[in-house]
Amino acid sequence: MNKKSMNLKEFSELLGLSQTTVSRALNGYPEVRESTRLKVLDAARAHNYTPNARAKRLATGKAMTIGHVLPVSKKHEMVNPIFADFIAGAGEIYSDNGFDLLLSVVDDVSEEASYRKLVSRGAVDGLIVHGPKVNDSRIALLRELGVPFVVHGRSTEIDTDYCWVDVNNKRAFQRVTEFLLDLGHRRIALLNGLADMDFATRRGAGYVAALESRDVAVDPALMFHEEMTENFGYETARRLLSGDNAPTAFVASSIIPGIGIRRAISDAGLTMGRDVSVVIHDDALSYFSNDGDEPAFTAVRSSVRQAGRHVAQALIDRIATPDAPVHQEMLEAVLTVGRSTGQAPALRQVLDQGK
Amino acid sequence: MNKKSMNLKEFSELLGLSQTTVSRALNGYPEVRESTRLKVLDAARAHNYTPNARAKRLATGKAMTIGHVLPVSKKHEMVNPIFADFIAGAGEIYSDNGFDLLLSVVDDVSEEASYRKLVSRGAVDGLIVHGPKVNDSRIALLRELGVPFVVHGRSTEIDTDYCWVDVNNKRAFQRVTEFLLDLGHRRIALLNGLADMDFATRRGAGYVAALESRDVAVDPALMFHEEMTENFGYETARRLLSGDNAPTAFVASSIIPGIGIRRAISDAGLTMGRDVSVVIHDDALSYFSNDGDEPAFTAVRSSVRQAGRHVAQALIDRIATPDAPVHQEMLEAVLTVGRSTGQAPALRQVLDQGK
DNA sequence: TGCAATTTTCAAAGCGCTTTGGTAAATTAG
DNA sequence: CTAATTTACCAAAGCGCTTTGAAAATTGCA
Repeated sequence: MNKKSMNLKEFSELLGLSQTTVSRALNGYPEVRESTRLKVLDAARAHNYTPNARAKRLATGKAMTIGHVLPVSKKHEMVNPIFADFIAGAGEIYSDNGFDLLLSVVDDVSEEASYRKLVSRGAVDGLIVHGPKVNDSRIALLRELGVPFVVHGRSTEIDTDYCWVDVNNKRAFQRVTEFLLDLGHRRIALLNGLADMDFATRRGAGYVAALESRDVAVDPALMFHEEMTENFGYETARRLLSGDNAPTAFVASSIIPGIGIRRAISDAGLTMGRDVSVVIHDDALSYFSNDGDEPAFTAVRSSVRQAGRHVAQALIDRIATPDAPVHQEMLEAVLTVGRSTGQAPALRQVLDQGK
Repeated sequence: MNKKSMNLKEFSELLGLSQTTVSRALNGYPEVRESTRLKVLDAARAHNYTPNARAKRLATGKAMTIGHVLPVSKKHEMVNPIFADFIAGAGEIYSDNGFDLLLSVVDDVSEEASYRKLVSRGAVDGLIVHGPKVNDSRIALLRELGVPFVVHGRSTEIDTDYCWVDVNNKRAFQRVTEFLLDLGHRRIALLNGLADMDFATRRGAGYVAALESRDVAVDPALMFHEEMTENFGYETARRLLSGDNAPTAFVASSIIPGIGIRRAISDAGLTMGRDVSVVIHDDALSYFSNDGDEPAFTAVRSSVRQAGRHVAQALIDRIATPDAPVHQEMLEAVLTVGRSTGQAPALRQVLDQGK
């Protein structure tokens, strides 16, 4: 059954050529006649010969592997919901370039140790940093280890001299907040990601900047930082909507809490888009499409899968030419108006009276 | 910066020992004095020596790597939503056992080629089969290739002589359907996964078995097979609820279409759990927790992360002892009653009149 | 035709580990 | 106190590739 596969020695003897020539033929080196190369390639196909990856990696000194570390909080048992789509995008690029993707699932407290080990074992040629925190220590670590890496996102204060691909989070959240202000909303709740996440900081800054530019007071009681679950959206919105001085609009950092907010709104007997407005950041998760002529949610959208592709390509380029200038790329999110937003009730009242 | 790491030769010279002894000390072989072993281990820590994984793999002939193939449909750009949680579970086990996880993202049409290549390159010691279809050809392929593998799920007709870990899908769906029947529902819609998926077949069979055991006619117009998105749930429920002879209950194959159904119900001005009942299969996705004293949805729950752990362990065991009897494990889903179900309106009316 | 330049092929030396088949030292037995 | 084990270590031979340096075959040009 398990027909032990042929090795280069056997295969080249079969062809009556040396191992050198066969190896060169397979790897596209010029020192081999075109007719010989074709003969080799045909024979490889016919006899189902594939060079052994383990031997190849040792001989070349390259792992042809990119590492992704997926930290899983033992307490929350939470895994980043955008992870699957991001990795689907990155994986496409790896496949196209002959790289493997090594995924290391680790308890979040031993994340740094995991990076260290991957590098010192020589298991990877490069690493992706997911979900950077404010002043993330992994950046210094990886620089010290001297391994190529690209950050998906940025880390405040130190956004120079390392590669990153990020969405313009501040601008995106400033825009959606202004959009709500233009509709007459004044009490706008922000359901943000965990406070130590870099993206959450930038989004918060965009939200605050928008309010301040219109002289609307920033109310800390309307700003929330939590893991972006559906329940977070639901519980927070339920509480706010049933209290005094309820917000008329919500800004959510992901469609997932957005769905929870929607549930709370309808539980309260209200209508989203009329009584309460909601905007979200839409990562274009594949199973929650928020598109079409009139999407369910007004959103700033930026495909996380596309980000995955860009990050992967940037890393592959960096591995090829480690001395090239660092790749820093800012993606802009697109603001799309859906059915979840409308004029603030107070404004509508005023306008109606004016008739 | 990139202090090229030490190799065994240098490290053993530094210790004044042979490479053999150092290697044996590190790998826990008995032919080395305990005091020597400690010396070696200490020195390894002090000088930050880690054996090179590439060399180790070549020397041992083992990849110490498990392959997961993630097919991504180029048309739908869809990635299985349970994938992230499953892999988080499996990855825990791999980490604990010194295995790496190789994730191969491929266009769904070239999935088989991807398995072949991983095996013939010797990149993996074993493979996980995700999302088996009815009569899935990958099982025969992997058996032919002679590589250890475990299927997450099963494939109809051929559920003997290969390793699998599955949820008792038929029983779960039979139970929830009976549960709805007990509440007086007679028109029950089924929002199932794609028709060629094995799990969908089994769930459909459970649903049908329940109806037949109560002599309720099976209406094909109430059975749907699609990719399990939120929109699938929304559009299907919207259409059904606005038509004649609308169902009074829905069974959904995942919480995601369940959320869409909930949205359609509230859009229609109805109340879930009173006017329309909904039950779901709950994979316990980390960002959609459906737990607590009274979960939002009545559900049959089976943690996909737990399944990932079991599948991974089964594969590791199989790699260690390939001739052991095949591991076949059936997980049972737990039925938990939440707020999304209640008596069928018709039954309630009858009972109310009887008062 | 002859000799240098070029193209094509080859033998052998790594890559950094593990593992086999020893040997010297330490221990036990007689 | 010597012989027979056992223990603790070592030198060297792989693992299956790539790549270097050299040789053989082919080509170019006078």
